[in-house]
Formats: sequence, C-alpha cells, structure tokens
Amino acid sequence: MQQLSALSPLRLCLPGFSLAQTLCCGQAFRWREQEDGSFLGAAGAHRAVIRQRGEEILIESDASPAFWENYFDCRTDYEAIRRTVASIPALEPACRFAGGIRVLRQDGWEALASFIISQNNNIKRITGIIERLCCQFGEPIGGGLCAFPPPERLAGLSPEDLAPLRSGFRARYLIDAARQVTGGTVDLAALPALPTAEARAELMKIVGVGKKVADCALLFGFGHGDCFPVDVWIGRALAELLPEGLPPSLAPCAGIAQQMIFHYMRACPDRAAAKAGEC
DNA sequence: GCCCAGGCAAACT
DNA sequence: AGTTTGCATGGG
Repeated sequence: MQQLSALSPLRLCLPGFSLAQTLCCGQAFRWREQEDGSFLGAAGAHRAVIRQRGEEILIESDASPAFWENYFDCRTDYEAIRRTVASIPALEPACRFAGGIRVLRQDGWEALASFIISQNNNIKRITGIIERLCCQFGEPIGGGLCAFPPPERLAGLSPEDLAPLRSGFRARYLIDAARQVTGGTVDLAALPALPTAEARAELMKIVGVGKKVADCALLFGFGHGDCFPVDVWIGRALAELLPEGLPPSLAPCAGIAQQMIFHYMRACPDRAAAKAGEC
C-alpha cells in the first residue's frame, strides 16, 4: 500500500479559503478532522489527507492535481463572489462568518446518493450511514477507507441488503436511484449541460428525490451554481434576512450564498442576533 | 420519554 | 391544490 505521506503534497493557493468551513458545512460527508487539524477522507475513489497552512492547501493524495483543482473549483473567482454577497447588507454577517466556504465539485452520483440519505436526517447520522455504505459496498482504497460505491454496485441489491447501513426508509430510494442511473432512465452525464429546471425534473424521476434533494445534488454534484436549495429552515431564515427574495445580482452564485447562509444560521440559531450580525 | 434532523410520498381534505 | 401524516433511526 502506498504511503500518502511519502508523496510530495499538492499545493493550492486559495485566498480567503477555509478548509474547515468547506469540509464541515454539510455539503460533503466523507471528511473527518484529525487531532492535528488535518482532514482525512475521500472524494469518489480518491483518498487524501488535506491540511491548511495560511492561504495554502496541502493535499496528500494519489489523485492528479487536475482532479483536486476541479474538486476545489479553483477556476472560479471566489473573491469576486464574496464581494458580491457581502455587498448585500443582510448577507454581510453570513459572508463574514462563512465566507471561506467554496462549493466543492463533487462526483454527481456521490452527491445524489448522499443527499438522498440526507433527507429528514442530521449531518452526524448522514456521515455514519455514508461511511457504512462505503465500507460495505465500496472498493478499498487504503488507509481503511473505501471508494464511494458506484450505482452498478447498488442496482442489483434489495432494501434488506442495505439494512446494515441503518438508512431506514431511504434504502429503497437509493436502490431506485442506482437502478434508474444504470438503466438509463436518468442520464446523469447530461445534467450539467441542461437548464436547471430540466435537470431538476430529470432527477425527480427518482423515487425519494424531491426538489430539495434534486437541487442539492445539482448544486454540489453537477455544477449548477445557480441552484438555491430551499427547505423549511433556510426558507424561514431567508424570509427574515431577505424578505424581497434573492437579489438578481446573486443569481449566478446563489448556491454559494445559500451555503454561507446555511452555515451561518446553523451556527447562530438566534435569528434576531443573526440578522443583527451579533453572532 | 421527548424532540429534532439539509424531505418526501401517500393519504387526506 | 393545498395540508397532514408516516416514515426508521440516532443524538441531544
């Protein structure tokens, strides 16, 4: 087995970035913070140890630099986006608190399956279910980690086969997703180029995928940065912060703004204080 | 015990 | 077409 520490780490320079915010804000569920502050985990089939030193991100992994540059969305100008978000007074506190977040470009299937599991669930438990899913059905990738199982691996299984995951009623949703993706009734590869509404409708053909899960998958797994996933929680927060709705200037980066608001409001449940920027 | 959790489907008015 | 209810499970 290859020792990750023997590889010379990839270095990415990302001004204003926060690795911890990005990996812990509830968009990806496979990263664990270590005692030394580094993160051990995997994206798709790639294991990695990632740490932050100032503005530099150090990545120990056998995956190519191009893979991680894409994963961390290095081609997008986040400083410009932060300025746009922070220029809206109601969002300035959220941007100040959570402005280090980048929206990761995760594997589409992994994002879809992860957010199917997320419904009516909490982040801690979601993480556990996904870990068991990978351990049980994914290929080992070293270090005790396993790749996220591809849809082909799940398509032939029954809900009973997924019982060890303790995913409850979501098991049959996962299997339906795997079957439709492998069977061709849902074409994941086509989603990035489709208009958001059409891509959403495509994903909602899957049992257990409603608008919220579809929008999360599109935002985090298919590059639809204009998606603004709304549930009761964020809907209420938004209604208080932005009674007029999302300003048009935010449309292209709505997903990033949403993620900042989500992270901020989760850390600061007192809406009055959040609104006043006193968290 | 109780309540909640990055919702959704099915069964109701 | 809008509203309510059940859902499986674990953590606080």
